[in-house]
Amino acid sequence: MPELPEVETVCRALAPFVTDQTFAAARVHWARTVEPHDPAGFVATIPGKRVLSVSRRAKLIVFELSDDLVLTTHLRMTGNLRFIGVDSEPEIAPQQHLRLEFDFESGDALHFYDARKFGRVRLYSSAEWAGYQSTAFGPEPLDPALDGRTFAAMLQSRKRQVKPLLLDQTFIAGIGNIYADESLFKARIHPLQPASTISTRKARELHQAIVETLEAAIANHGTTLRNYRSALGEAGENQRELLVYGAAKDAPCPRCGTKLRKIVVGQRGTTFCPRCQPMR
DNA sequence: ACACTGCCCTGCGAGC
DNA sequence: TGCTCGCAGGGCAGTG
Repeated sequence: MPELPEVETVCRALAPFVTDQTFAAARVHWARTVEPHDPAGFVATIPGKRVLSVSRRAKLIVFELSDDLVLTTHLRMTGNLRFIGVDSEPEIAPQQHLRLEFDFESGDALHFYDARKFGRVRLYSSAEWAGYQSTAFGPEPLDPALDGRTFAAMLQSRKRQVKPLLLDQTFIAGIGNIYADESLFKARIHPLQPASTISTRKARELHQAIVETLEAAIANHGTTLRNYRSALGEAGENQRELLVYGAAKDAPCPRCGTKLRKIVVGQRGTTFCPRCQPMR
């Protein structure tokens, strides 16, 4: 599923193609994709709006539009935002699950596909967006301002189990199930370890693991396990780097050979090594 | 502040 | 081969 590296990859692919383009029309094929907007109102707002920039915040793709508007896309589990050039071959577009489409005045198009219909596309005023994003999301893990010392202090001030905390977007933005498991494994921290009991040294190791894991995944254009594709339809390559996430049942730890354990944490499948990641 | 449940959804793989 | 069924899970609302 798309997490920070996948969303970043989509943004980077999309930006050169859609920046400075002006929307001509939008069509909604699944009303809940634009929830809580009324589809007719959403569609009526789009024509004439120009894309000023494309960026990422947490797991959201953020289109800054003219007239002080912001359009955001959350891919959730199976969303796929696809750029369809006016000259591209028809088969570049997936044949199924088209939920929302935008036309540009140039004849290019932007399609939103989503098999499971969890993805959401929303409009905000610039002011609304600024307020929302500052309360809904914690710091960006790759922001240089978030150093190891700051991260350690953040962790140690919370009593929750560390994995649910990493998945909490108000605590830190953009980490999902894959990169949480990978980072905890690299830092050798048990997913259920109460955050406040993690030493400063271990917290710094976790910060380092998160940064390295996310940066490597971005360099590999994201992890494609099943559905994820970039805005140009390309699969990522980071799946071959995964150490524990999605490991087969009874698979050995890649570090020590102990049988990996699979538990459920906060409704999510969690794979870890009981020997490398002991509860302290 | 935190834990827990249920909901939204459909494709896929396991099991029979 | 063809069927049923359980699982995958990010975010959110609701409850305790």
